[in-house]
Amino acid sequence: MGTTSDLRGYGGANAYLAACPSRTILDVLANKWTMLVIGALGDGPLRFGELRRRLDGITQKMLTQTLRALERDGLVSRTVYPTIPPRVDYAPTELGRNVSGLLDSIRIWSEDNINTVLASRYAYDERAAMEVPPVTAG
Amino acid sequence: MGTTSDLRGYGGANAYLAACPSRTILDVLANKWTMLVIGALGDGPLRFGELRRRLDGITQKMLTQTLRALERDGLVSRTVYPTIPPRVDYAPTELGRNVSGLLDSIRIWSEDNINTVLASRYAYDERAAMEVPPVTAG
DNA sequence: CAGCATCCAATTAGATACTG
DNA sequence: CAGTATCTAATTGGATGCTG
Repeated sequence: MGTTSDLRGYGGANAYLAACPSRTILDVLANKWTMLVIGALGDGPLRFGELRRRLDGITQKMLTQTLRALERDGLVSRTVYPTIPPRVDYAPTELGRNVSGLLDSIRIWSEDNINTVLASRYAYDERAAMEVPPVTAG
Repeated sequence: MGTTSDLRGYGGANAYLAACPSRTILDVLANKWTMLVIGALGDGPLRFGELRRRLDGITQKMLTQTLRALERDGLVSRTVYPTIPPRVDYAPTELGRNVSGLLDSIRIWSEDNINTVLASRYAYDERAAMEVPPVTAG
């Protein structure tokens, strides 16, 4: 790094420091909807409605919010066609495609390992239920 | 898959369906503290206090909560030494090490690309400030 | 169609006090 | 040291109604 031009480049980012800006983008990425939106978007472009249909359970508010944050951070581009009715396309930017593989891998891992996790949860909860049950009679 | 023994294995997990259990583990992983804790843990084992010191800004409550969730899901093991004062060690399980690389990659990407993201944010906010400023006089 | 604005319910997170 | 318990503050998220 060293000679970052005029952009006040932040050198030696370290997410383990609370004040490090990298935490702010980590916050955006480390989010359920971000993971799913980026994955659903694929190579895009995709319209708002189509995106919504692919994301079971997302509300219009959350989708808008997530897309805005991604657009602001330069991970997703937004194209408005001034037609009636309006049409808005979303597509990953180069930066977005850059990170989408990483995010996808987390989602896919979740899908691949959910059974192991469920088994662990079950065992954990059983054990917890066994010891020191809430103070009742007996 | 097919012949999953007695464990009621969930086949064909799909995080895009709201009811799919894989969403529940995705929720645990897609979390700022999970990312940082797993990364800080490394190969472990690490004591609670040491872990806390490595995670700038985390409260005792959030660290406990995060570690409990990870333990429950089988990603982290917890070993209690019945000494005085007590000592508790945390270490990633095999499953945990399995996913830690993926989580680390997100954190590292955040550190590597924060400057690009900051520049994008700056430009976005500048543009937003330009158009339709809140209705004041003039 | 693709949103924004608003209100309200629920969840989450911080601070603080206490314990084996 | 490594927590638990509790109270409160702040944030998040859902539902609803409206608009170009």
